[in-house]
Amino acid sequence: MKIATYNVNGIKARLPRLIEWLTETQPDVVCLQELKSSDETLPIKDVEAAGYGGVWHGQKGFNGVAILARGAAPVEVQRGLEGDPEDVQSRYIEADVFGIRVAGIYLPNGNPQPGPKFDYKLAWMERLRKRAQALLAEEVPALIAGDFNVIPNDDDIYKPTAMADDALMQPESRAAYRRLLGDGWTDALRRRYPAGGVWTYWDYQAGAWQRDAGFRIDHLLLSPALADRLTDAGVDKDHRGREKASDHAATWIRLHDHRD
DNA sequence: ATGACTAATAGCATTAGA
Repeated sequence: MKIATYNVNGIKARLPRLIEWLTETQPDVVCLQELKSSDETLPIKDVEAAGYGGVWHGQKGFNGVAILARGAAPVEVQRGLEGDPEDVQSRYIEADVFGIRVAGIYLPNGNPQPGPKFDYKLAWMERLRKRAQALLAEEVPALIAGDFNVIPNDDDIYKPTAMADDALMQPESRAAYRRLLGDGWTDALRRRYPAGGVWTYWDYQAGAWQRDAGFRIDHLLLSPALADRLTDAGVDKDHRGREKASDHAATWIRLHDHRD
């Protein structure tokens, strides 16, 4: 079974590329981020026509997450994180599909830092950690996948000094990410490529793609039961180089499963 | 240095992204 996370940077602008990627790579489960579309204008029928059921949590203009499943309908468990009743941003959705609890996240960017956006990011990470701890306590096979907006280590970026002052690699952001892992989650790409050097994002600006000036911020975290089933992981770089691509590439894992 | 790119919204520029 193949499970992927893909920040599409606007699902309406990306629709041909998204359908193309779904058709070519046939992932079984997909977490999407940055839909940038209200629920009313989401192209759900186009995705269904490509063979995918889904649960959707849109928002006009910004944010927005979804979980898709090939030939199946994910069963929604929760949307949004507890801990801040004022928070209306569409950044979290959780569903059961193929016997796995899937949490799709779009973690706040947090720039500029310091400031209220960075405070929101760190608070959001603690809210996520509480939910993640509850998932582990349930002992269901679980996965948290999405755009974490955290560069975990210096070898997860082409040049650490380039982003030294950015919210994505502040010590507080990294510490919060490490606390998640410390609770018992496995960073699948890190396990597959322990030496780092794997990128999932390349800025549109300054020829970052052509220079391979990227970094890794899209992650799939596995509960212990799923970590035992991990057989491979990677990044669909090819699609990042195509016309009208997202600035992120889809990032995926394979799990040992009857769907293999 | 707050730019370079891109998407969305409501335009004839701004916000947000990372």
